[in-house]
Amino acid sequence: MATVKESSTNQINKRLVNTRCPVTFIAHRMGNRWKPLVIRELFQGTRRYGELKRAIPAVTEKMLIQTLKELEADGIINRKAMPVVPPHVEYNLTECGKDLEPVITEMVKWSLKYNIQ
Amino acid sequence: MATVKESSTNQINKRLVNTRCPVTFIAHRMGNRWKPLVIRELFQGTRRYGELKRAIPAVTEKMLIQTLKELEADGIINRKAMPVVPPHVEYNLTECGKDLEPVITEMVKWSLKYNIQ
DNA sequence: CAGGATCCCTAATGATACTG
DNA sequence: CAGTATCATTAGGGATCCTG
Repeated sequence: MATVKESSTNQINKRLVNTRCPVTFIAHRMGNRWKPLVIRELFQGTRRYGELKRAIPAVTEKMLIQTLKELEADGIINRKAMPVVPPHVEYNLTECGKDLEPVITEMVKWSLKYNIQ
Repeated sequence: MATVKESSTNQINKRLVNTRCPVTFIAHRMGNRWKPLVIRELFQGTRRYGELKRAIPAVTEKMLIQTLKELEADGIINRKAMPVVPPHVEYNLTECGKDLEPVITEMVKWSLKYNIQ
C-alpha cells in the first residue's frame, strides 16, 4: 500500500523535547547508522530488499528491516510487495524522500571541504 | 587556544566503516542529541557557557560540556577562556562551523515542508 | 526471498554531588 | 561561573536462529 503513515517517532532520541527544531526533526529521520546509506542507495532508483542488503554489506537483516520500516513509516520511502512466490519486494523514494536531495547535496559539499582523508 | 585539533572521532557510531560517506561524516559531527542545538544557538553569535545552558534547558552539565568538547575537537567551535575570577568562557563558531549554515538551511526548508505540527 | 523473534552488549545519555 | 567525577539507565545496534 505504501500509504504515508502518521508521524512515527522512531527510536532515536524518543524523549527529545525539541521536536520543532528542524535539525532535530531531520536527525530523527535520517540520523542513524543505516538510514543515510539506504536513502543514498535509493537515490539511484528502485531497489529490492536483497539488492539493498548486497549494496550495504555491513548491515544486519534486523537493522535493514527496522530501517526500512521506519523510513516507510516516516513517508520517506515506499514499499511495494508483489504477491508472488518467492516474495518480491521493491523500495523506492517518495516525493518527500526525493526532496532530501538538496540536504544531502549540502552535506556532501561540506564534507568534501572538511573531510581530509 | 582554540586550535583545531586533529580529527577527533566522537562517540557516535565508533565502529562505522563508511567514514568516507559524507552523510556519515556529517552525522558524526552534528548527529547527536545536543550538537545541532548548540550549533544553532551559536549561529546567533558568541555565547557563554551559562547562556548556552539557559538556552537549552533540558541539557545536563555533563552532556553540554561533552558536546562542547567534541565540537571544539572537531574544529566546529572555538573556546575562549578569560583568566578571571569567576571564570568567563566564550564559545563561537569557527569558519568550518559557519560553513554548516547551508546544510542547516536545507534541513530547515525540508522540515518546514514536512514537519506537520 | 524477505522478513520475524530473541537474547545480548555497549554506546549514549541522565542524575547527582562536588570543586577551582 | 564553569566545569569534574561517579554511578545508573536506556536505547541503538548486533548475533543467531526461525518462517510464510
